[in-house]
Amino acid sequence: MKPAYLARIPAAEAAIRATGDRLTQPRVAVLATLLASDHAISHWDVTDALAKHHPIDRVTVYRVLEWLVTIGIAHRIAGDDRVWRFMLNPQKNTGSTKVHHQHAHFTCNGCGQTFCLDDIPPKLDLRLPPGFKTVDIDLKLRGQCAHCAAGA
Amino acid sequence: MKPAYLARIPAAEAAIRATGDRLTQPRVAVLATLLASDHAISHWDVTDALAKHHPIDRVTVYRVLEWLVTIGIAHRIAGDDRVWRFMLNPQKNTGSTKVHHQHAHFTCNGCGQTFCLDDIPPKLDLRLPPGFKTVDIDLKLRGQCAHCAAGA
DNA sequence: ATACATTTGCGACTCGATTGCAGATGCAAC
DNA sequence: GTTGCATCTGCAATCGAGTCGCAAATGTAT
Repeated sequence: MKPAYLARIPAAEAAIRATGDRLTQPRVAVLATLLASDHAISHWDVTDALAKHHPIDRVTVYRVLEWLVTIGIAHRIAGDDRVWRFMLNPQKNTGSTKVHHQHAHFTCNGCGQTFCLDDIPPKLDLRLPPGFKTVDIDLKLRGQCAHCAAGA
Repeated sequence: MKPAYLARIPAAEAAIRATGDRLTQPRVAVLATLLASDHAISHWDVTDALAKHHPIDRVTVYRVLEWLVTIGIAHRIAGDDRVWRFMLNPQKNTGSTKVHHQHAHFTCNGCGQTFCLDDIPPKLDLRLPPGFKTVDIDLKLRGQCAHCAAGA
């Protein structure tokens, strides 16, 4: 069976071309891998996935991932194992310069996969100490995903 | 001026004795340091704070911190800089074997300190995908603490 | 086709965290 | 108290994710 990311290569190329930045093989391959994943993946996951057909140096994967984050296509999540995981941003950058970054992640204790939950409640009625100002909210859940909850 | 943790040594000793585990100098010193802090601190913060009067090996600090976590006295937070930070748990382990771990942290973009917010809303009306089961909630906020918001 | 800036790949490196082991320390039994 | 033994501490070595510098390769504009 062919790797899932191969089907995403055209979409990845289009997305990169749209940024106006250089269209390179590593960028296409990494972005295609992200496009093919429904959960957050580590740089190592990317390197592994591409090893067969598009071998890319570790460092390049880091750099491409970082580039994707800085241009706003992806975001990264700090895992409990001190490893960054990456995932595409939801497609709704409607021009607002400063997006109020706010989303939730779910990590499964069974399979270890991290999923991105887009619709989180806007009303987080938090009692902050007086004077504190929130800029950024990151909600992390742990538990069992549908598959693992059913299997175990 | 004397370090703040010195005043906490008796309390630390009492707490450790209550666990039934061994009462050692490093454990007392590290726990006293945590008792004296109102925000989450790194292992390095602990080592630094104790360097003058109770020099302790880095590794021992790691191990004591880990021990405090496993016996349920403290918890640790994964920072964005891949550094663990530690903080005491709120005092309400009323015998329940499995505490539903659920709390919020606030990291200040100005001074970098991480604070622990104990009262988080019990009703996090999250729309999880069907079949997902949540065990653990970790809410991370970033922004400005009262001091930095006023100062800048 | 050519020129030039950007990107890639490789190696070396940083630094927080972990592991192995010998020696020190706390606790309990005499 | 002193002794015995399990546990803990300190040191050195090691691990591993992520970063840096630089020469060679690649993409894009002319």
